[in-house]
Amino acid sequence: MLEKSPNEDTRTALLRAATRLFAEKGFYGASIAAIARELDLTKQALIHHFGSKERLYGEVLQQIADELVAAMVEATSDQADPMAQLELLLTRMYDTHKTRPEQSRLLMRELLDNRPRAERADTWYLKSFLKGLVVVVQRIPGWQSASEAEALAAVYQLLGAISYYAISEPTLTRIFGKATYAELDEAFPTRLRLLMRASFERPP
Amino acid sequence: MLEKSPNEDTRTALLRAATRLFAEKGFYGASIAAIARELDLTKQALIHHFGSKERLYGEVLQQIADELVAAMVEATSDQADPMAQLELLLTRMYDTHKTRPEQSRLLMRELLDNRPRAERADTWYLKSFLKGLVVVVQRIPGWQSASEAEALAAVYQLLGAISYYAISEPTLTRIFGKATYAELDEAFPTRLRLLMRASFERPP
DNA sequence: TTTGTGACTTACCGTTCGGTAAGTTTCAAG
DNA sequence: CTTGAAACTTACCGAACGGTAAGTCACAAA
Repeated sequence: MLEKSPNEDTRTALLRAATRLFAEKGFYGASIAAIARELDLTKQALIHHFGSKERLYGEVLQQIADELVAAMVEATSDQADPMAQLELLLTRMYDTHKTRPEQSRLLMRELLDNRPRAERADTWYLKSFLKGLVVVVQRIPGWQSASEAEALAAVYQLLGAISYYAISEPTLTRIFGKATYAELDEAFPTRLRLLMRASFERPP
Repeated sequence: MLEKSPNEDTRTALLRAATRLFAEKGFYGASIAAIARELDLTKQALIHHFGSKERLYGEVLQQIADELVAAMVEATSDQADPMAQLELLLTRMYDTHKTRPEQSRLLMRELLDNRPRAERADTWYLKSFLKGLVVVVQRIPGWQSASEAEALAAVYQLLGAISYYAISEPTLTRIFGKATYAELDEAFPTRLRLLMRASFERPP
């Protein structure tokens, strides 16, 4: 049970609970009643705020997508060199998954589910983020003439390495034990940086 | 609706349908009635063959896990050089996702869901595959003294790059269009090979 | 010809699902 | 003091869920 902090209105708290539960159990696995119960409310309270489960889910995804874009904007303004921008962004994404693992999980679920769900709601939450990523790559020396597809291929592999690892913590700790996972967690960023450099120092 | 081919008994056909539907919609999203309906059967027929939904899901996962292990055994016997073994295995995994995309999707879902589901069924389908992968890495020149965690970190990033891309086709085609996706699909394996070499030519 | 057995079916069961309808309570503005 | 809206509640609804019980039917063995 979550406490409803005084400075945060119910709607925001519901959104936060929904993010956590959707990330953990998926759209079908998390019921609106269970989400509302986190705040000791009934599901009708949730309906009152969001209209429907589908709209609630949409807001959750939109929020995550916005955060991704914001992170990208921030990284590009914190650094001048495009290569450093990309490295900073990917490193931060890796860091984020430790503080907010729901983000990665939710995005992964959206990747898995958006085919069947798309028949109803056809919004592409990831679009601006991915398009932006491609632009950043195309500013890296040697990549100016790279096509959208070539740039995407390179960056998507790194994105995949990060995201996949981000959702694997429960499985990996169970299989390899806490100690090995801790060591893995330490080795990962170094290896990741190696991969980034190897990838972008060699244009297509 | 699927046709029940004459040489294939109902059980196998159900398993195949279940694999497809679980991959597409997840455990909660796919109902046993919907799976049975694919073969024009009732859900009770499915229960008759598998006992429960949970057991059916278990069999589906086990089958996929077995295929993964088989692919690894095959790759290690087709090649003598450990580096070539790994490259072959990862390349084949990339190829597999095109012919059987359900495999990647199902594994990703298991990665996402096994925390909540694990309270009930604690079988680690991926265990022997991942353990095997680590052993292969540790046979590569320069990696003999690498710890389990170091080897895992390196190979897991590549696994992530492949798996993440494998489940992204619907999203990527919708965002970037069919033409760009086709070009991306062409560029991907080359980039992947570059990443493999960069990763394993530099031990920790 | 009887007896079993595997492969199903129809008929249910209790539970949960998302959502609607119609309140009740709180509280601030007029 | 009244009005009205926001923020909820209880009481439902029909549909779908996983699963049980009790058959029906085909067919092979005894």
